Amino acid sequence: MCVSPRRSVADTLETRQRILDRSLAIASAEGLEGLTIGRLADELGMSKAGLLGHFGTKEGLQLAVVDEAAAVFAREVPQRVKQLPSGLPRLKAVCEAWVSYLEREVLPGGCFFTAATTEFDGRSGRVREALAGMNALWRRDLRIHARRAISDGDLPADTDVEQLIYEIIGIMLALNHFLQLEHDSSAPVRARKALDRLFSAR
Amino acid sequence: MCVSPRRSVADTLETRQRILDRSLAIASAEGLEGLTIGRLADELGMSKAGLLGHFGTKEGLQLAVVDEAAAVFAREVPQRVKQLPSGLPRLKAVCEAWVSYLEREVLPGGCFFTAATTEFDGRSGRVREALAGMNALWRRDLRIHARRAISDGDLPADTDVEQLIYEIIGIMLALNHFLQLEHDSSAPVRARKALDRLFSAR
DNA sequence: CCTACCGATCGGTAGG
DNA sequence: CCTACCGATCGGTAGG
Repeated sequence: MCVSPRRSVADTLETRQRILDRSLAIASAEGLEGLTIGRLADELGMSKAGLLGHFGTKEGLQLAVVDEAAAVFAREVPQRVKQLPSGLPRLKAVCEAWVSYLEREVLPGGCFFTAATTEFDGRSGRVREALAGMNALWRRDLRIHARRAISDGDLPADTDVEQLIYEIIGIMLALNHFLQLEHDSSAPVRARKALDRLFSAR
Repeated sequence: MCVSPRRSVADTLETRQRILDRSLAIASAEGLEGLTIGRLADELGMSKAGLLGHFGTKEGLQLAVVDEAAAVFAREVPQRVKQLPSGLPRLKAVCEAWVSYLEREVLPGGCFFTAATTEFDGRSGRVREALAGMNALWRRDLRIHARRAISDGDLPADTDVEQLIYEIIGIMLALNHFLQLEHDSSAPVRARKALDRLFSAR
């Protein structure tokens, strides 16, 4: 009985979490398509069938990994600054937490969303839509803080909010690029300098 | 004799070019790893063996595609502004040609180098090194024009050239991101606005 | 959660 | 440039 394959709900959830943790590490470095069932099962010491039981199909696994990546990002970035009131201080703190997140290389392949979005932006299907949705939600967060900063008088009344968001995202994409491709340790300094210029000299 | 598989050198080069054109289109949308020999041979109406004869291995094909992408980029961006003298006018024109290149969606999946670099930055091997080399060569081009702009007095003497390059690359990565993921047709306007701010308000 | 298996496709080679 | 083939791996299923 004790060594039977039947497990408790808690055990099942723990196994599921183990799969997702490993999947996220692999996918950030090798892509969501490079994440194969056989290799993943091998690394986790379980069978492909046992693994697929948790997610149904590879697409189900990919969608679960996207959710897991969002949870990690939320824990590492917005949650760390949620005590600050919305507005310019919060927006600046979000950006600093974002730079720090990329700088600390929490995932081995850098930003999962950058890698996965670039990989899937030319395709169609549920994974692409899930990624687009996460990106949209995150821009919405930034937009709320930027608008509040304007109504607080901390950013000029004529600030182009979508332009601001565009430039923030560019700074973060460049940070990920220089860290991952060039292993350029001065990239975080450059990101911070660009953000300073963005928030002050407008 | 006439319908024999023996072809002239010119025919061989033409076939090679056909393979590379198709490969570049596929790789920009689906990635350099998603470019499979079987599918490519199928789309071109030839055998896998005939195709591999031109490049030896898949890695050989991938390296040839990187070179082809560099040739297309060179033709579409730096070559279009080579008549301008090095310095700020040339740097600005290069950036405008770059924006225009992405805006016109010359390749179906957007910027090949953005896609391929993001795909390979977490790996090792000759393809990764080739991509890193192309990126470095391009930054060198930008650096030369930026330094000339400074010595011409068109940019402040204390301009941080590497910072400038970092920010230009961020603007282009964001442009590719918003075009490919969001199909946001206002992204080129944002890119141009960000570049204006970068070159004037320093 | 497992073993055992499926058809399809992968990169690549032998031989012509 | 082709046909015919190789072993390995892909995602996934049947049955327990």
